[in-house]
Amino acid sequence: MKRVKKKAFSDFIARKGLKTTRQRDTILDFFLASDRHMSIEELYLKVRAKHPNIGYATVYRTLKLFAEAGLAREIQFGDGQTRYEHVNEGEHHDHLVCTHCGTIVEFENPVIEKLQDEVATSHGFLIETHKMEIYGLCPKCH
Amino acid sequence: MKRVKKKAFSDFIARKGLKTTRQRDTILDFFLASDRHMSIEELYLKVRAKHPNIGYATVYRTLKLFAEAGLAREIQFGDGQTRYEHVNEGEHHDHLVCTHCGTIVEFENPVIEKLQDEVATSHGFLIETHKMEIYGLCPKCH
DNA sequence: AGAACATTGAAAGTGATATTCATAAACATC
DNA sequence: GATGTTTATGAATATCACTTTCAATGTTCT
Repeated sequence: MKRVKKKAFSDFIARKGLKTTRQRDTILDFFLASDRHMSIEELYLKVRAKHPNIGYATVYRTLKLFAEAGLAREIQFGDGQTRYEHVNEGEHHDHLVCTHCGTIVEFENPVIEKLQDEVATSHGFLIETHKMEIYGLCPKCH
Repeated sequence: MKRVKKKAFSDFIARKGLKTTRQRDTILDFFLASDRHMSIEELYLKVRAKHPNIGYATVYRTLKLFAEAGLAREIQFGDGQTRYEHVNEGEHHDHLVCTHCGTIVEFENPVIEKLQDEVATSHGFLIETHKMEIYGLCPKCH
C-alpha cells in the first residue's frame, strides 16, 4: 500500500515536471505512517522531531501536493484546523467526531450514499462530493 | 415569523440582563430580511449601505448573540467563511452547495436522519448534531 | 438627572494559512 | 563530473477572517 502510494506520488511529480527531494520523501513517509487525520501542525511536529531542518512551509506545501496528487484530501471539522486524510482508491467514508475528546471514527454507509445521490438528482444537482459528519460523545466520553 | 423572532430576541436580551440598542434592532431587521445563509462580511456590507456608522465588530458580536439566542446557527462550508443561517423551531435541514456559483439549497430527508442515528448508535456514540453537505453543480451551472 | 453598567467602533491582536525571496538542490546536458 | 536551468526550501512576512481591547457613548434603574 505504501509502495503503491509512493509510486503514485513519484509518477505525479514526474508528470508535473517537479522534482524529487529529500524533504518530500521524508514528509511522505511520515504522512503514510501517521494516523488518518493530521493537521499541518501535527505532521510538522512529528517530522521536525526527527528532521529539525524541515520547515513548516515545506510541510504545508507538500501536503497540498499530496492532495493534488490524489493521495490526501483536505477536511474540516469546524475546529479551525484543516486536516488531511488518506485517500484510498474507491473508498468513501464519513465521520463520527467526538465533541469531547476529538476522536474521529470513520464509517461507510452505502444506503446513505445512495439517498444522497437521489437528493442531489431530485434537485437537479450534478453531484461532485459530499460530506457528512455526526458529532456527539464517543463511548469513552459518556 | 419576524415578529416572533424579534420577541424571542428581546426576551433573550432581557433574560441575560443585556440592553436593547438601535444597532441590535437594525442588525436583526437586516438579518431577518436576508437570504438564509449570510457571512458576517455580507451582512455587514448590507447593513453598512444604509447605516454607515455601524461597525463590523458590532455585526460580528450581534450575530454571535443571535446564535446564542437560538435565532441563528453558525455553519461552515469549507470556504473559510463562517455563515449564519436562520433557525426555525423544530426544523432540521442539510445543504446542497453549488461549487460553481455558491448557491445553497436546503433539503430535508428523514430517512437519512434516521440512518445517521443508527450509525451513531451502532458505534456507541451519543449523537449531538450532525451535518451533511452535498457539493456539485446546480441546474444553472451545468 | 445621576449612578451603574453594557455597548459601540476603531484599532490592535490572534491563529492558521499563504506567499515572498534569496539561497540551495535537482536534473538534463555537455 | 562540471555546468546551466529550473524548481524547492526555509525564514520571514503577509493575508485573511475572526476576536479582543479600550476609551467614549448609550441604556436602564432609581
